[in-house]
Amino acid sequence: MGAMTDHGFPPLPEFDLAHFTPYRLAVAAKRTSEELARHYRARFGISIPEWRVLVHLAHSGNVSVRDIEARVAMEKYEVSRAAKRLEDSGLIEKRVNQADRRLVDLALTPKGRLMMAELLPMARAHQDALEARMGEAFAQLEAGLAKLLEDIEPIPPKG
Amino acid sequence: MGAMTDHGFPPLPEFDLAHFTPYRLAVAAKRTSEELARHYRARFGISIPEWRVLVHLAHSGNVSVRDIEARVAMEKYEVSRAAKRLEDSGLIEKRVNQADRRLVDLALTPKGRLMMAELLPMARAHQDALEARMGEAFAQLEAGLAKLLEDIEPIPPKG
DNA sequence: TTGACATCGTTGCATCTGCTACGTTTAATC
DNA sequence: GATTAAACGTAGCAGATGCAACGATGTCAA
Repeated sequence: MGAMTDHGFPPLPEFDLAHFTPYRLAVAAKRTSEELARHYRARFGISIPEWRVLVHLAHSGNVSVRDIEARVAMEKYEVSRAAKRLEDSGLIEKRVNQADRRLVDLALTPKGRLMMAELLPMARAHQDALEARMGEAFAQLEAGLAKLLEDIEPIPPKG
Repeated sequence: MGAMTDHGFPPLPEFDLAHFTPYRLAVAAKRTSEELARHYRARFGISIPEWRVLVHLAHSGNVSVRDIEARVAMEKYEVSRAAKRLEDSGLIEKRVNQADRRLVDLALTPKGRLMMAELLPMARAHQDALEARMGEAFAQLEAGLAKLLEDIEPIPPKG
């Protein structure tokens, strides 16, 4: 027989998904996000896009959608929608920039600030725990990710 | 003044999203997936869930939805829906397992095998290129991911 | 045997996502 | 100054996703 297998077709090339980097990264990202979500999504009722916008606003005062888009790896429509939801929940405030009226300034409301005052320390603790748990491997992961992200061009924003 | 900033609120804790591992992993996963998608999604018209199912079927003959779920980091409804689409495109075949009629056996059709015979070498080449491009950093990334995935419990399947 | 329980896979629903086209505002060109 | 082009943010639409509930089948124990 030789080249044929039982079902009568030539064999396909070997390929192990478990060593395919895009797959591994996707799984790792999903796992960490899920773990995290159990901590803060249930508690604060915010999604990941919302969380990213909030974090950015937490240490930059008034910021436009476009600013966030670039710095937080989100498309502008994601930012726009996250901002809408956050505004609806009273966590941020949107205001047209008077110097350039195409821009919308986003800023935390007092309620939003309160929430972030609680959330940020939790996130930091989470990160610290992760680093501690991983030990040496954390530095390796970091180095690997840094190189990877440096190599791969982000897709340029579209509209 | 001291503890207060311009806007009259106490400052929030420092927090840098760019060094937050869940965020970095999400960005890395998104970038690599996008890069990959440009190669094969446009060319073969399959999504990531579909790709995962196909890869698994490529080296395991008849397999149930549940088998795939466990080994490919997908929820069973994702597998179910991906399988539906693949069946509609004629790439796989679904058949009720006669020994246990709750199970559905999935298998590549000849058309599906042909496609995978083309796709798998492309994926391997892609992986090889990535490893070459990353050099030493690849081993680091791998080590880091291995430790991370070993530490974090996958969420148990629900239904 | 039969009745309770577990497993498998699918589906309805609400929401989220990605894409594109759009209205508005500003900048550039003549 | 008027016309064109660009930048910004939003919204409509189709499709994907997550969740929970369901029907069908199989297992186990009384």
